[in-house]
Amino acid sequence: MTVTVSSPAERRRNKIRARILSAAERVFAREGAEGLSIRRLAENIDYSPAAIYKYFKSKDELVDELKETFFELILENVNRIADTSTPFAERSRDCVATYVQIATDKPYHYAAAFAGESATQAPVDGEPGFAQSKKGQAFMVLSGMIAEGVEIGAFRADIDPTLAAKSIWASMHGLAMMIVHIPTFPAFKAEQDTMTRDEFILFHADQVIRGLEVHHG
Amino acid sequence: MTVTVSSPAERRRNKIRARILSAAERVFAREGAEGLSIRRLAENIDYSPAAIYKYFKSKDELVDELKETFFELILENVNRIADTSTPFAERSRDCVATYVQIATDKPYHYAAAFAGESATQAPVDGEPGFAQSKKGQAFMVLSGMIAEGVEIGAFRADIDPTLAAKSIWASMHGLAMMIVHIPTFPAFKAEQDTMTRDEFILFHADQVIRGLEVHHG
DNA sequence: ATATTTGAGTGAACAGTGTTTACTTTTTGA
DNA sequence: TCAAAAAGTAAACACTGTTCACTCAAATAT
Repeated sequence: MTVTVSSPAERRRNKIRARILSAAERVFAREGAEGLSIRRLAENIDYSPAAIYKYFKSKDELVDELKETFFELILENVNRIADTSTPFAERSRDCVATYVQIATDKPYHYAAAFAGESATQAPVDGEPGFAQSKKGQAFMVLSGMIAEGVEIGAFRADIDPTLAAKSIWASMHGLAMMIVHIPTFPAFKAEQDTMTRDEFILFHADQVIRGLEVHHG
Repeated sequence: MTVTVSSPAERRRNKIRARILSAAERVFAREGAEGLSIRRLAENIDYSPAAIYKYFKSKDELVDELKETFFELILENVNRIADTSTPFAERSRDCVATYVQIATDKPYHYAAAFAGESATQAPVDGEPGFAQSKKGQAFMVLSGMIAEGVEIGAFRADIDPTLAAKSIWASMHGLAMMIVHIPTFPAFKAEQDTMTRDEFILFHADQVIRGLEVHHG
C-alpha cells in the first residue's frame, strides 16, 4: 500500500473540485438546477466560467455528482435503520418513512435525481451499473427487507420480493414527489388539519406495507 | 341565449390561438418543455416570435394550457370507467390502472404537470380553485370511489376516504413517475421478464388497493 | 540550472433561450 | 372616410451552456 497515491498538485486539484461542488451544493439546495448557472457559480468561487470546465465536462456531470452524493445520504440513513434490531413491522415502516423524509428534506435534489436521467451516468435502467449506483443499493436494501418479511411469515408467500420492492418503491417515490412538487400536499384541502406531514408519511407507509401482509381468512 | 357572443375577429383570434396550441402540443409531446422554444414554435406557424406574446403572456402560460388539457383527458377516461357498472373490485382497480396508463402515454405532459407548478395557475395546493381544476376533479372521483368502497364494506371502516385517497393518489403518481423517468422501469434488472409493463401496473394497483381492504381475522 | 512540456485559468465569442420595446401595418367600428 | 384598436414585426436586452485561442505559471526532463 503506497501512501503517495496523490501528488501535491493532485490534492490541490481535488480541493478546488470540492470547493466547486460545495458552492454548487449550496445554491442547488436552495434554488434547484435552474438557479444554478455556471456563470453564477464561477462568480461565487472567484473563477471564470470557463475554468469550471477544467474540472467538469458539463453542467450535467457536475449536477450528477450532487445527485449521487445525495443518494449516498439516503442509502446511509435507510441502511442504518435496516440494521436495527427493532421488530420487523416498525423497522420496515421506518425505512419507508425515512426515505420519504430525506427526499423531502432536499426536494430539489430528489426531484432532479429522477428528472434528469441525463444519459451521463444514470444507470438506473437496463442493467449495467445499477447495482453499483447508490440508487441501486438502496433498492436492494428494500427488496432484501421484503424477502425477510416473506421468510418470517409476515408477508404473503406468493409475492416476488423484487416485484414487490418495485411496487413499494414506486409508492414511496410517489409520496415523496407529491410533497416535493406540492409543498402543502398532505394538508391541501385540509377539512380537518388533524394530521401533520410526518404523521401522513407514516400513515402512507402503513398503507403500503399492509398491501403485502397476509390476509387471515 | 345570444348566439352572437363571438365576433368574426374574435373567432379568427381563437383559431390562431388554437393553431399555436396545436403546434406546441405536437413538439411538446415529442420533446417536452425543453424542446419547445418560442422561436421554433413561431417558425413552425410562420409568425415572428414576438407575435406569440399577443396570444400568451408567457411560455409558462402556454404550457400550462397544454397541461390542463392533458388532465382533462385523464379525467374523462377515469370518469368513464368510474361510471361503469362493473363490480367494485375491478372497477376501482381499472381506474387506478387507467390513470397510470394515460400518464405514461404522454410522459412529458405528465411530468410537466407536476414539475412546474409555475405559480401561474396550478391551484393544486392551498384551497382556492383546486376543486375546479381538472386535477382536483380527478382527485374527487378517486376519493368518491373510496367512500363507496367503505360504504359497501369492501374497505376498512376506520379509514378517512380523503386521507386514503391522498395515499392512493401518491402511489399511483409514484408508479407513473417511475415509468416516465425510467423508461424501462418495470422490467429494469429483469431477472425474469415474465411481466410486461401493463401487467405490472395492474399488479401495483392491486397492491395499493389491498392496503385498504378489510383483514378477516 | 535550463529548456520543455503540461496544465490552470481567462476573455471573447457562438449559438441558443424567454421577453420587451418601439415601430409599422392591418383591421375594425363609428 | 377616418380615428382608434389590434396584429404583427425587427431589433435589442439579459440571460443561458459551451468552446476556442490564448497566456502564464508550475512540474518535468535534460
